[in-house]
Amino acid sequence: MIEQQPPARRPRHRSQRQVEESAAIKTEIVTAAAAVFAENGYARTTLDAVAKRVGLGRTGLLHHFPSKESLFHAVLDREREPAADTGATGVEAIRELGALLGHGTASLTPLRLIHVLEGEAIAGNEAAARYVAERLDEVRGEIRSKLGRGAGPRDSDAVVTLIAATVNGLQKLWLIDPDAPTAPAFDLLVDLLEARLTTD
Amino acid sequence: MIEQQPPARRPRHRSQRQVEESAAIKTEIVTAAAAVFAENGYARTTLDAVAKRVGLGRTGLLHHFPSKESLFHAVLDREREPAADTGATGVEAIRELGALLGHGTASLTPLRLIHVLEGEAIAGNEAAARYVAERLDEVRGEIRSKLGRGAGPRDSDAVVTLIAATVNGLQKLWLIDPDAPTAPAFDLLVDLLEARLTTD
DNA sequence: GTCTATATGGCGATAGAC
DNA sequence: GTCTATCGCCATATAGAC
Repeated sequence: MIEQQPPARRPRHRSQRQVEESAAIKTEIVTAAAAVFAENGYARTTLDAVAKRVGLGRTGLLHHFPSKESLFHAVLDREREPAADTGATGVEAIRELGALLGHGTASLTPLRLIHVLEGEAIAGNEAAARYVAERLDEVRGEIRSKLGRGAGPRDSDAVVTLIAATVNGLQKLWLIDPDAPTAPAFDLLVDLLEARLTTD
Repeated sequence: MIEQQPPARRPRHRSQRQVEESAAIKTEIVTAAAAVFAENGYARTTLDAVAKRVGLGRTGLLHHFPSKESLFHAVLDREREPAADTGATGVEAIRELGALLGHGTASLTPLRLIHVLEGEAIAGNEAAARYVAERLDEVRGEIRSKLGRGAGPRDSDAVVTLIAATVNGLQKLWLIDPDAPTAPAFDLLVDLLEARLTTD
């Protein structure tokens, strides 16, 4: 790297078009990989299965991601969508978390992936453990900030932990038994919290 | 070791002692397998790892359990300990569920195994899915019966679901982050439920 | 201890875009 | 012609089963 860095313009080797196509197919691969990991877990996922889903051979896939682990990391890196902030405050903001329970079928794959990853984390998958720990901190911070804008309870740590764990538990329950009344259960929790926070 | 085989008189069927020893080692194997499955999940668990833990070779292990799956099923079949019934009623009985949160280090392996199995179930492991579904029914029934002996709320399905999901979520949270205030969170839930059930 | 199945990962070759 | 994307083939490793 002695030559002056990317000076003025240096297309030279790869055209803009190539770069875009490469990025596009990488995105496609990561999307497919996320689905396959969600359906089978890490260990049981084969590169062939992922490649087939995007219409590639195994080697074609390995050109973009040199190893299974690198692909896994790419999936993890992309799986961080900051939840939309509706601006609601206090308990009402918490009530909106009910939307995360999974009843929107569109969100099935990412939800499944998260819970599979949490299982992998408990089973000793280091990369999954790191991702899960980071995500847990984000979720708790989010809940805390939502709560903080409304009535501020004293035992906020317990409240945050209770909400985070309950949402997660209800999500998992729904994945295992879609007929379970998870929405009423969450509504009940919010009602209970509301009664507590407003009488304080 | 050329000595005549067991010709002289061969117990013919299998002595009582042999049967007992076989049962004992099988128990030992299942215990070891449960630990290894809990630490690594199903796919990443090797028969060698299980065999080594009980001081056997892979062949020796396969003599008692002809396949990895048969061993897995044996682990699942044994993993059903009817929780002790203390005779408490209503909310107090629920409060006792806090003991299931995992802070007793002795219960780390079974707790971890359960959550790993739930992850496997979501990831499409059929045997794990069956076990998890059955266990979920047991847990819900248990909570329902505990609650039923005390004050009987109208929305009992939601209450049962809420309790089951929260305990499970807190357990998982504790496995991922042992520093999380899971006990206070559970106490908070019980307090909230108590207030609701007593004012009804 | 051996056999077999399967999965990862690398090497070489080919087709196509600029 | 050079670089990229893809494929076919193989070498290695590892696990399950007998």
